[in-house]
Amino acid sequence: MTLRLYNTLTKKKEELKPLTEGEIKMYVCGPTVYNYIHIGNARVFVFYDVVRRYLRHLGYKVTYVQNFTDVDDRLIQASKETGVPVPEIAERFIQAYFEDMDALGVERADFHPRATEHIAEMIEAVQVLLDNGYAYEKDGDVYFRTLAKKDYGKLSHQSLDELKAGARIEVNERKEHPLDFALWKAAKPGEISWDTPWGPGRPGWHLECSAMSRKYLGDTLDIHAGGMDLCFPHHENEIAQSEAWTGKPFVRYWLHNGYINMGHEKMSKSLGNVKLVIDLRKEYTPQAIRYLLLSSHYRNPIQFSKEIMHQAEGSVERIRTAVANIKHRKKAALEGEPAQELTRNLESLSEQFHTEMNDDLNTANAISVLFEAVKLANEWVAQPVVSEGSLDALLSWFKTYGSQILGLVDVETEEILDAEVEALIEERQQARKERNFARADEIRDLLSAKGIILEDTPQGVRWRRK
RNA sequence: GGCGGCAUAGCCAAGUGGUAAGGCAGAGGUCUGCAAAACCUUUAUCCCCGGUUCGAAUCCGGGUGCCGCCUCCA
Repeated sequence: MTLRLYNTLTKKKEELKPLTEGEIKMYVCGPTVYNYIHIGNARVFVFYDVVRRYLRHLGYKVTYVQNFTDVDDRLIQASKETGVPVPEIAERFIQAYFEDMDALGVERADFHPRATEHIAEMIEAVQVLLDNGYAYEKDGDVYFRTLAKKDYGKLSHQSLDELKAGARIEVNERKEHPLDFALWKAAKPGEISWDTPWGPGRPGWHLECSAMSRKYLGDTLDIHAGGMDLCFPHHENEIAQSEAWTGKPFVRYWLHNGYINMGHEKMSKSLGNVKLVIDLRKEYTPQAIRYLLLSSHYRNPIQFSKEIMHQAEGSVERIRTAVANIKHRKKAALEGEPAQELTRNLESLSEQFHTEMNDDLNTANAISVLFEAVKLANEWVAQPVVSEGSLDALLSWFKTYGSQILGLVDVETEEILDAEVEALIEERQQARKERNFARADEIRDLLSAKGIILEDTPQGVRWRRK
């Protein structure tokens, strides 16, 4: 069973065959750090984080690179408006990015290169492209000559003529062709800039990904991913520059994920419906946010709404409760090996999980396998006799698939109660024994108000946090 | 104008030829001192029309509706 991925380049699901056996070189377009990231950005980072975790689970050595665009028009604009220098704005939102991602359980990339720290590499690329005829300089700007790249348009599957016909491109007299794009932009007075043989300026947006991916991953990457909107022109332009620069294929598998919509509207600044992660974190659990982002196939759009988030909370609650109940059940379990029947069932679920993920990363179906495991766990927990080994096998399954790959449940953290609460629970147990149900219910309500739910089971009282 | 996607139960969402996964919500039941959690049962012929086929949510044609890209954009 091998992993098949839908490749935008070929419009087909293809078996993943890495350039180097057992290794995956993966690059994901990161944020432009002029603001906090929104839920749409988060979909990219959470989903490809899961992809990376899954590849690692399959045994690949994954090198994962995600850039920060820390100089561009929007940063310069923000700097002009606020008077804060570009590097300070960038630094602030890079830190904010990490805080958001830590909260959502997104792991750090192996490299988080910043555009401004790779100016030399970009200048080198521009120089090569100027020398080999794929670029031209005009008034301090340097443009890529798209007509020179015969297969331009191969990613978005449109010819230069088709693109040109529908183009709503700003008139720019300096360009030879409307679809030529800036590799380097001459600095306007007062703007942040770097010196080059063709005058002071700053890199064009597309160039950084070509330069940085090459530095950390080499000429040819296995996987390059990002949002669907990046397909054209950003990724198309990256291909053009990189291949014109190195003469080698740039990327083997291109992955593009869908949007998040607000109701039936696209989320956009102009509509004023952008949901920032930093705000959503105050309202929803990280697991529910991840659940939303993984609950439909990555190439499909996701609707965001309060109701859907409420449903997501309910769904992760079911998983969390199941894991908590397994742990509680261990206290009254007998020593022993896992039951064979359970082992077989869990192996079957693992296999199903792999089948779903191997079919173009179908996290929606992988989650449904997780729920089958929940049901299985609940059945075993309810049995009068169960071995510690069986419960550990269940916990181990949830740790691998629910936690390490999907990141939807925390299996490791052991929660503890303070002495006061422990005493109340003990008092309630005594009251129940004496059939003083009024006092028992009073204590249960009291703890409920504190966010602690008590449940009486044949194996004694169990508790969990709301 | 060009390119592309989507339409499945109250809601979310899988499913690309063999008689509709999973989750949330709802109803009934079991268990419980009562609850909770859990388990069991229950809720859809897949936008419309036509075609191909023994057989289609799944393929083809037409229609309707929604959306994206072609410009900064996850």
